[in-house]
Amino acid sequence: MGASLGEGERRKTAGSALARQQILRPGEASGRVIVLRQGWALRSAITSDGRRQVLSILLPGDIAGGEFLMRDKVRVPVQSLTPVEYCSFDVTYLKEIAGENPAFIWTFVDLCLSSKEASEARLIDLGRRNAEQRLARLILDLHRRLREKGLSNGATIPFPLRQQTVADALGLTQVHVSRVIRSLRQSRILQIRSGQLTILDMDALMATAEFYET
Amino acid sequence: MGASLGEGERRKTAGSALARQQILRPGEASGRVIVLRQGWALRSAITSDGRRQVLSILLPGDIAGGEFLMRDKVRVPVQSLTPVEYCSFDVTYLKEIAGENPAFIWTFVDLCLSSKEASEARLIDLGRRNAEQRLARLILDLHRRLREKGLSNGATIPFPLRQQTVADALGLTQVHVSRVIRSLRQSRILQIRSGQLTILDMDALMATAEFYET
DNA sequence: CGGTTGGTTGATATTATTCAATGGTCGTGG
DNA sequence: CCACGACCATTGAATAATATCAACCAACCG
Repeated sequence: MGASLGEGERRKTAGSALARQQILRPGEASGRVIVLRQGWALRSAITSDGRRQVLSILLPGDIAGGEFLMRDKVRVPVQSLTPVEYCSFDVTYLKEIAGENPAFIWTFVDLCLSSKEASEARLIDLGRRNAEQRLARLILDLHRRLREKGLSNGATIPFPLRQQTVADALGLTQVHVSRVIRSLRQSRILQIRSGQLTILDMDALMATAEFYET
Repeated sequence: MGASLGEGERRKTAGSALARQQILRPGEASGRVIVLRQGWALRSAITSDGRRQVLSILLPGDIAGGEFLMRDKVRVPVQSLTPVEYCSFDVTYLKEIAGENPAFIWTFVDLCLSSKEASEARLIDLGRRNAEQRLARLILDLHRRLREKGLSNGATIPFPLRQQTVADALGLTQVHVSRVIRSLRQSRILQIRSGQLTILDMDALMATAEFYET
């Protein structure tokens, strides 16, 4: 390890936060890339009239603050949704590694492409799908990601999202999200109870997500 | 330069296409990154029920097919909107350059971050802004980009987009786009004539884009 | 000409929002 | 244990935003 690294330059540090804390503040120039280890977090933007749009939901293993690789400040705030644990890496350290091992940089290109694909998928949802389809696709997306990370085995996933958060992710109001959830609940497609979401009828959910004939 | 490169491996080639041609087909594995030189193009997705969502509008200098850097196939089709000229680079050649000059890779990270920021900005529009705001922001975005590229000096920009295309970009219907344009025209904010769009009242357009109190 | 493409308009329907009231749950302090 | 406040969800009624359907118009092009 380096003999003398300043306080803000430690190569790798661990951190944690309670629920609803700002992990990255807009304008912040910490130059540290964060990897979430435990818990859920949100990247979200606020419009000038005070409405919120959730840009991405971060699960354990996901990265925040990757902008620091090419930007000196972060634009989009990141906040914890549940209590979180994370570690953070100094961006100059990461670039050092990349300098020694150029293939490492391609990892960033890959990560960046993946998150771009994800936000474009969400763009299609908001532009061209109705509320029921958007919700179904959000749930299927979370289900898939949690399974890939080994954080869910069957049809039940942790679901710490409030209806307002879902609304902010899907471009809807909380009231309407409540109604859409009710509709899916009454159709015996899913169930939400005590922070857990259970998919009762996966086929129907996928049908809803894919294409819902009015 | 290399003595024997196969037909599909030429390091750099030039190309052109008429309007409304597919430049990149989904599933295509050409492994060639395209730089648009002249004309406008679209990256757009089609939903299973046949609706279209424009993901980005490409202007001269913009890049298509950057996915080939990390993916073997392209997912999103790219089509010309006007007649276009472009050149394309073999991705293995680009990686070769990057191997010799690692700093070059960071350019890709930067490009990728920029396009991600752009699609997230659009996401906020579709999720949290009304039709009038979305249109105003689209126009201001095009105006800014064209100015930066030296393709427009004053308040007039080329505007080869059909109303249906605008609708597909903004998540609206063509009919509604027609009405919103009428509203902006009647307010003497802008004017569209023979493929040119003129911003008559920039302040009002910016006010509309930023925040429109109902 | 006649066909095609793109834009406009009106009438109506659907979807989602807004506003407002109500009830549940949970933690905290008396 | 209860009362209270904070937060979240549910519901109804009224309204606003946008879509749908269908007709028509204008420009352009062969």
